[in-house]
Amino acid sequence: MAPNPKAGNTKSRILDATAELFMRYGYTGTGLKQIVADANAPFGSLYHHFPGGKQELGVEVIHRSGAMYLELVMGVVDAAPDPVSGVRDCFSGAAEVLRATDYADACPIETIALEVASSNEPLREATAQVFESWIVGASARFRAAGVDEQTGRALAIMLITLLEGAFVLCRASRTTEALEAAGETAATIVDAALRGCAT
Amino acid sequence: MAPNPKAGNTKSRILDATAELFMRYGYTGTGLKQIVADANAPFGSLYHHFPGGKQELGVEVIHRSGAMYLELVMGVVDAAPDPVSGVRDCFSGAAEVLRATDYADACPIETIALEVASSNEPLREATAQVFESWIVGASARFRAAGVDEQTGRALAIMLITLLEGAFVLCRASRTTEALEAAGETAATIVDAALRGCAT
DNA sequence: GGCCAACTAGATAGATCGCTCTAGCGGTAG
DNA sequence: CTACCGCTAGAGCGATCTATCTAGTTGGCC
Repeated sequence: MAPNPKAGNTKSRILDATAELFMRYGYTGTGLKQIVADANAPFGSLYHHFPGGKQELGVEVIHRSGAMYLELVMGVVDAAPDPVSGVRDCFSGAAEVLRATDYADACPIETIALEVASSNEPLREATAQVFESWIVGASARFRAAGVDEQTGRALAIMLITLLEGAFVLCRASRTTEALEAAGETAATIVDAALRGCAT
Repeated sequence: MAPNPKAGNTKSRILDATAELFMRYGYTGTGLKQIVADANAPFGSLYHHFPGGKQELGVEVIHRSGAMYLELVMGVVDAAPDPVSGVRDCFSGAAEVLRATDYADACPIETIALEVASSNEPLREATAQVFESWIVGASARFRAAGVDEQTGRALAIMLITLLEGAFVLCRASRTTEALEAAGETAATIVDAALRGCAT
């Protein structure tokens, strides 16, 4: 199946390096030269694995990072004793990561989403698909907890909105004040929704 | 005082064009050539008015756009009969603008803030100052309405967080779903804070 | 061994980037 | 009128960007 045992190694190194660079410097702010340098990959390999160039690489990174981030967050939620503290853990965990990485590692696709929203339709579509998958994933959990469909979806959107919005303020100010406030609000509205359906 | 009656005209045209381009395509995504083209200004004028180049222009645009946006939002709030409906008007107004501009005109500095947070310290500082001025401006209003200092600041941060977060989702998805949900949540938490202090 | 496909490796093209430079225009002052 | 100054005007610089192109290497299969 794998003609070359090293096959896929270079490709995934490129994807990893690209994901990190995009998260920190954005799509237009990241050069292909820098990507192959960080990935320890030759320039030619990039266009071998991604014939569509930077845009194809971008689409793949968006989907991959989006899926990984969803998995990460769901893991945190599942590890918590209840949904409310699970949500709280997500926000405090995000704050911790932010502090530990000098306020660089926040949402892997937020910066790209804003950059390409009005300039690159394929990439915009990819970011929209990722956000929608997060909304669907989160609202499925709420539905399982007894929240009705509409409320669950609105709740999921609010959590993502709070997280993304807080990331902007935190990265700009180099504090975690907004994430802490957002975590409180998130816990409050989730608690209210769960109590509302438990009646 | 003004040796040339046209003085300042070109400069403000450059600033206006830059503000719009930065809002839509970001800092790195906007070229100086495109700026002077959109501003109908000669290239030389750009470096005459902004000797510091793109970075100096960026700092000035961030502060200018930040102040204008604060004024705009405060105007909407002041026109409303009460704080809660004022907040609601802000979110629905933002949604309307977004739809009218093909999901291009959202927050004038959000995209820049994320782009430069880890790559350009002077610009990052400028975005942080703007956000802080918004927080201070909004919390002053809440303080005037009887909310205590700490609650007012947290409330202001949450409103900005909700607005910025919703902008990300709305521009990516080309819908105003997130802004509508965020507007509801914003109205709810403002109402709760006002009721809390009115007791 | 010989062969093919997958992959690595990097030089290089063509366009665009931010930025610098000099020349010229128009109004004011002496 | 001449001298000066704020500003306009755009050609052009070196650097960097994305993308292409050719050559070399590797490993499995007949």
